[in-house]
Amino acid sequence: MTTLGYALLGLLAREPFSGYELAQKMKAPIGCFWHAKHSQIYPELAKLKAQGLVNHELVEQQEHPDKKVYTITPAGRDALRQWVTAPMEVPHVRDELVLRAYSLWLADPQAAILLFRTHEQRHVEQLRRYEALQQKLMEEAGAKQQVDSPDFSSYVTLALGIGYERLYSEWCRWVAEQFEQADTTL
Amino acid sequence: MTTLGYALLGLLAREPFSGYELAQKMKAPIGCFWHAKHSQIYPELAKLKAQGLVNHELVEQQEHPDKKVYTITPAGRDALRQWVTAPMEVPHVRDELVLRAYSLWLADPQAAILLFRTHEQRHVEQLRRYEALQQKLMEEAGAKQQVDSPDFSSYVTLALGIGYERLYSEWCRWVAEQFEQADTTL
DNA sequence: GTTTTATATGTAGTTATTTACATATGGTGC
DNA sequence: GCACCATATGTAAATAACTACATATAAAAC
Repeated sequence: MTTLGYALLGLLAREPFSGYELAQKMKAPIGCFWHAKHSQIYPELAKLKAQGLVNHELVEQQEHPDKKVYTITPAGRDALRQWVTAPMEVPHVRDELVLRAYSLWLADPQAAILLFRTHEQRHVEQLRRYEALQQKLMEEAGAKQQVDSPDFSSYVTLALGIGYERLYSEWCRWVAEQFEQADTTL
Repeated sequence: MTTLGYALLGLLAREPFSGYELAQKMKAPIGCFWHAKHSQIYPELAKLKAQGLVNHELVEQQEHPDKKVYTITPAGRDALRQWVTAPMEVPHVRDELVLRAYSLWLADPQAAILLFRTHEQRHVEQLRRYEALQQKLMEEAGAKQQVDSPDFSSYVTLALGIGYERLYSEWCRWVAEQFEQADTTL
């Protein structure tokens, strides 16, 4: 089983979806932590079906092409439950912007400011989207959350996302400011 | 050019290294943001050589096998300088633990506590390592940092690493506490 | 009418990355 | 003497992931 397989099971454990809908979900919110394109999702769903972890039924539509709606099986739910708390190594972080920062001493200062201001803005925008989702979640689900409710899990995931985007956007801003100050100093 | 190629150029722009030494560096500190195994590094160095971005000379050793020491060329330095501030999309975050958190509502609470306490500890350890590196960097390089010095770039990279590990370890602790509190409530 | 957009599902080819295989030197521990 | 470990450099095979190709419906835009 691949991680993508468990990501799909994680969505299907909450409610049934078609491949197309799963591809949408893999953009946001869950896709913010594990991304995949439809070209990887359709074959993965076929594998899950072959392993008996999901079923699908054909749903005929009038206004759109027919779709296959996938449902998680008891075996799929068991596999997901086991995976969630299975021992796991700390994964390797892959962050190209931080990698670039390591060679920033070579860069043209104005170009560096532009790059980091652009990324600051993008992370601020993502932060706003997360905060809106959190607001919505609080209104719908309220504060009386139990650890065994899907809404609590969503909240936990969002909490890291918000912290991460806040940290990242502030780091981008700080880097840009260092170059801006160096520029006025000369 | 692949991102790994630029990662290697980023190291060689500071000082010459052999493939083996580069493989060590790709574990820490730069490897904390872009990891690679030696099986990927050796072929990548050959490609950089073929493109004229690096050169190498054979260094004979007595106590160890001979090694190839790679040096960046002016063309390599130019390519790196251009790449550092080139337009870049926000990359997709891939974080299996956050993905698991999304399905945590299915988990056995005791297993969840164990998983998140384990990861909290690992991230605290990584945080301590980063803080020690920062301490060392401050002692060696001092506070009078210019944006065009490699030490400043190292400091910038480390700053995000420290923020990230602090955020992540605290998030793990908070998640574990939620399950611990739920456990005593019942 | 024709193009574009959103829905809907796939396959093919390519690249990136990991795991495993493969070899060689010289020092240390048993 | 032999195993193990760090140093040192590679290749081969497998998998994961992305880009591009491929098709089809129906609504909306132009």
